[in-house]
This record gives sequence, C-alpha cells and structure tokens, in this order.
Amino acid sequence: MTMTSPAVVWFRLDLRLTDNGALLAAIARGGPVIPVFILDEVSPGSWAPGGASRWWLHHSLAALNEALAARGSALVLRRGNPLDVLNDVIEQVGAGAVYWNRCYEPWAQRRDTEIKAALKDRGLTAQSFEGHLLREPWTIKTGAGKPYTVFTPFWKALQVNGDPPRPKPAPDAIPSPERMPASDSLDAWRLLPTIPWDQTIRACWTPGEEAALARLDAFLDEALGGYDEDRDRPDHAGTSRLSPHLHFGELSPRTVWHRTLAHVARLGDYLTGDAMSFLRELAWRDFSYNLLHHFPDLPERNLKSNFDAFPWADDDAGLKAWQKGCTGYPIVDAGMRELWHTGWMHNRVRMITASFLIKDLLLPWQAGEAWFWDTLVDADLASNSASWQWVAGSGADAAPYFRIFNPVLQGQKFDPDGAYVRKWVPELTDLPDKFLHAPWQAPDPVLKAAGITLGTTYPAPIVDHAAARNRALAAYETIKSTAA
DNA sequence: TGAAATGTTGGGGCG
DNA sequence: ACGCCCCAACATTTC
Repeated sequence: MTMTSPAVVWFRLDLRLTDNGALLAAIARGGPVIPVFILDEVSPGSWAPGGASRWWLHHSLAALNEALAARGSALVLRRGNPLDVLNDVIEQVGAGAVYWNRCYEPWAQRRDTEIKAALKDRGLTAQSFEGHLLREPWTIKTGAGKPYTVFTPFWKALQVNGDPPRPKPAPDAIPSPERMPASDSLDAWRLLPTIPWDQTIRACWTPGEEAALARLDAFLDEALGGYDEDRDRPDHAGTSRLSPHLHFGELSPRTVWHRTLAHVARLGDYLTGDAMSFLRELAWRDFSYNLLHHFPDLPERNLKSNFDAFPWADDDAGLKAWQKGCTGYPIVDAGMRELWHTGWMHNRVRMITASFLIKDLLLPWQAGEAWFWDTLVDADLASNSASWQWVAGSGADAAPYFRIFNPVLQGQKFDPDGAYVRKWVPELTDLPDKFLHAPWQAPDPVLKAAGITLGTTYPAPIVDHAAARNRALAAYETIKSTAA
C-alpha cells in the first residue's frame, strides 16, 4: 500500500479544533498531521502583538497544545520567517500539503499569497480556508459592486443570503507521524511579562478554546436576555467578553452565530431582539475586516483625507495622563485603569475614553490606537483601527466630528450608581453619587468628608470639558470646507 | 452608538 | 377673572 504523505496545518489566528477547515482537510487527506504555529516577527508591515496580546497568545498556545495532545497530536512551535520554517518542517517530515485558515490583515494576506505561490511552485498542495469571519470580505458588495462603507446596509447584505455556514465539529482523533518535528519551548519565547504585571489579568481571563465555548454558553444563559440595553452598562456584566477569544480564533464567529440562534430556538422568541442586537455587534467585527480588506491603509491613514490637515495638539503630558487614568474625569480614568489592569475595557467606556483623547485632548487617534494595541488582550488590527477612525470621524460610517461625549453625562447615564467608577477609582469611593462623576463640583466639606483632596488624592480635571469642546469644534472647522 | 443651544408649549403663581 | 410672566418639560436645530 502507498502511504499518504504528511500534511502540515499552519495555525495562526485560529487556535481551535472546532470549525477548523484547514485541520479537517488535513485529516481528510488520510496521512499524518503536523500542527505548526510560527511566531512571525519578520514579515514586512506586520503589527507585532503588544504585551497583553503576547500574554494571551502564550496561554492560548498552551491550551491548544493540550487539546491536540488529548487527540494524540501535539503543537510544533517555531519562530522565524514563515516560509523558511514551513520549508524546514516539510523537508523534515516529507510533507505533501500545507493547509491554513485565512487571515485578513493586509500584511498577512501579502505574506500568505507569496507563500502559497512558493509552495505550489514546488509541487506541494497549499490550500487556505475560511472561518475567521462570518463571510469572506470580498463576497459582500453593494449593487454597484463597491465595498460597503456604511454599516446598516452592510448588515442587511450580510443577512440577505441566510445564515453564515454552520460550524464544523472538532475531530475526534488527529493522526500523528511516528516522530513530530522538533518544537521550540513555549516558555523560551518569553511571551509572558518578566515583571508580574499580569496578576490581575490572569484572574480575569482563561485563554483557550474550552474556556471560550464556556464563556459563550455562560453569556447566552446569563446575559443575552436584556443584552440590548445592558450592553451599554459597564457596571453590569452585560457584554459577552468574547472579543479576545474571537481575535485568536479560539472560537469562530460562525459558532457564536449558530449557538446564539439555537439558544433562542430553545428558550423562545422573546430573546430574538436581544439576539439580533448581539449578532449585529458580531457583524461589526466583519464590517471592520471588510473596511481593512478594501482600505488597507486603515490602520495608519485617515479614510477621509481631509483629516490629514487636522490641527492635532502636541500634548505628551495629556497623553500620559490619559494612559494612566489620571485625567480627573472619573469615567475616563475608570476605563483606562480597567484596561491597564485587566487587558480589556467595556465597549461603552472605550467610546468615552476614545472621545476624550481625540476631542478633549485633541490628540491624534493613532496615539490611542497604539496604546490600545499594546494593552488590550483583544487587540485586533481591523476592529481597533476601524473603531478609532469611527470615533475620530475620519473613518467609514463615522460618528460626526461634532458628536462629542460629555464624560460627566455619559458617566451619569451609564454608571448611575457609580459602581464602575468606585471599582476602578477607589479613591472616590466615599464621594456621594451626586458628585461622583464630577468631583470638582462637590463642595469642600463633601470632599473633605470623602477624604479627597483634588490635585493630591485624585487629579483635578486636566482640561475643562466645555472649553475643550469648543476647541475641538474650532479645530474641526478648519478642515470642514475640504470635506472629502 | 450626543450634547448644547434654541424654540415651543402649557401649567400655575400672581398682580 | 384674566392676562402676564416664569419656567419646567419637551421638541427642534445646531454644532
């Protein structure tokens, strides 16, 4: 009999066994399967993962290796130029095929296109699969054949052909070669921080596919009912917190979609409204990837070119205060501290803090994008850049520039009892609700009774919001006449 | 997936 | 009683 040559499965942002087309194709081929993850720090244009993402990646790889081991396989870890690494592995095991699931960052697509061509040139099978998105970005076009730049029609178009494909089940067993190629030690990659800043992050998150599926089910059971309103409340556990799992592909969006629908079918139509709100948020992720696919400059350049002339401020002290959560605006500081301590921030608060950086401090959105990239465990090139441009008003379907959040009103509206602020800005704990979102308005005796000295125990506001708002509107006025 | 300024309305106090 | 004014409350527009 003839032996089928081994197949390499190149894992990237798909650290899962469920709904993994590349893995199933490799198994279906009939020969041994070599799962490989390559730490790619060399491909041109790549956005190197930040500290929080590296932490997550470490644990997610460990979890994937365990899941593979439970099915008789193992994950081969390598670092370097992906094509060189693949060639080396192919040679060692005599592989005849390489399979992977697609990534959609422009730099990754350039890399993958070159690699696929190089492998095919050598007579190897090289095949890529979908699964990181609900639909492939190039399949959703307007009637005129152009990419959507407004979310609502995109959302309609995404649904018009019915549900996205059903997720494929995880394989029961994965055939291995007699000897796996040598693997790096995960610890030696030093993805974990050398100073233990990750203690709180560790307490908040469990990376890996098993935890991701458990998180999805817990969300559906506990928070889908009422999601439409509760998702805006940072003081409630009203959001899914699936973003890092989705980013690393521990969970496919198609799994999220179909499990959500199944949950509604099981429990009743009263959940349909909330479920559609949730799936709509999931579709924002696809929308961001569509924008990134069609506008590959999205992470660096204003989508609306008139913003190239925007008179941004040069305010390093302001940027530092924002990063550290010391702006003197409680809801902003709470968000920035939640980010620093947990690697994550509630979506409503992301909008508030982003608006503050861009409009109150007049700092370029790229400065916020870079900070979020480094500190978020869910840092995702598409979502991060699309969302920052959305807040700035320079992007697609963007918030009008003059839509400026008032951090006091936002705090009062979405954290009415101050539970969120008190959790992350404990020095304000004893301030009465009435003044919690605007401590500078509290009379001296009230501040004193709460043990607060503005400027000492908690910062005085670093800008006056009303004045900052006028400054931002004036700045916007200077580029308005040239609106793209 | 705002906020502030401006406009309108209607109830009630009061001369 | 009546009109005038004040000002919430709500609506519209403007940024």
